[in-house]
Amino acid sequence: MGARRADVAGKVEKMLAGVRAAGLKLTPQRMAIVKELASDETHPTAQEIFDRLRPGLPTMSFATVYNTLGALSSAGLCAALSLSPGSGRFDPNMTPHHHLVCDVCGAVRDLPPAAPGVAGSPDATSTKAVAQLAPGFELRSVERIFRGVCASCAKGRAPGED
Amino acid sequence: MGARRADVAGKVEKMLAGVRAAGLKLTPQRMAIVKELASDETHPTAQEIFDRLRPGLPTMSFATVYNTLGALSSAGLCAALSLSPGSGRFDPNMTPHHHLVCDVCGAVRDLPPAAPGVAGSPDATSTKAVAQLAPGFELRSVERIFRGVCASCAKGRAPGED
DNA sequence: ATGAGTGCAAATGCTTTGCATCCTG
DNA sequence: CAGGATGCAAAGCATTTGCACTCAT
Repeated sequence: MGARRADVAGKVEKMLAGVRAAGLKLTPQRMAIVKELASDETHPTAQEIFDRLRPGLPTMSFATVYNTLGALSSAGLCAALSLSPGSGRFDPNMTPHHHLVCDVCGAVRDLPPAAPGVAGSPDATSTKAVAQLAPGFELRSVERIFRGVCASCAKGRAPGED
Repeated sequence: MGARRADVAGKVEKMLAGVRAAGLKLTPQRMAIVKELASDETHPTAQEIFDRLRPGLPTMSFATVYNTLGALSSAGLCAALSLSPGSGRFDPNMTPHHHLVCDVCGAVRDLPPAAPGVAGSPDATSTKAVAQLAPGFELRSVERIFRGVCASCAKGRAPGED
């Protein structure tokens, strides 16, 4: 656990360095949020981070947490995940397939499994990896999300734009 | 496009059959929702379905759409996706990795790529598949979500439970 | 006939926003 | 010192809920 502690410190400093590199100001609130996020592997929600930090920074507002998390992910220092159940979109296709998501317009389309092992059900490699790395986990399905820019959006924008 | 029309009709009937098989009542609203959903490959939101159906069923309420979509996904007739950007959780780990999500408690943990080609960046097979099936799509990243039941949740429940 | 399903509207929860003030760089 | 960041509170959405009524089975 000593080595782990060093790891965590490194992650925190790396993210703090990233914050400075991105030209973002280093306020006490941001330092606290970065410390909390960088040392947390449970993928916390904004609410969770706020709840944990509030005791130490009683004046910090919710908006600041969102603002900072947004700034961090815009700067490429953390990722915003969408893993919650029932978040908005419904798919009538119950056969194994993947999803192609356009980062620009948000369009979602199905991508049929084009090669053996590219299906929605767990393949041997995945199953083995999960068994090794998360013993006891009952793997039920594997979902792949291909993110990028769809043809229409790519046409309408200069290459390299964000 | 004629063959396509037949496909769609088949999908609708299959889903309607599923509704009956699940013991759900077949109301006009549900028929409309099923028709709309089963013939739509754009992964619509509840809002979108409501908007499209409202002209034809002016009395239908929003709650019914949610209720029906929820019933359909509970019955295994459609899937509820979480693909929207910035939906709640944040991940400090920017190296390629996957996510293990427990369907029961919602816990999320990282899964490091354990084998070559199991990384977060597009592999050859995926790239090829996308290029073929969605010409013009600029693939940027591939995300894998492993869903199942975590060790703690598996212990606390009888196997096969839902 | 009976109870699941519906419609309406209000409640809930999460996230964003506006603006005056504060503090980092 | 200037402009970005904060705090507060209210607005904005999407989704859920309660209850009386209706309709599919």
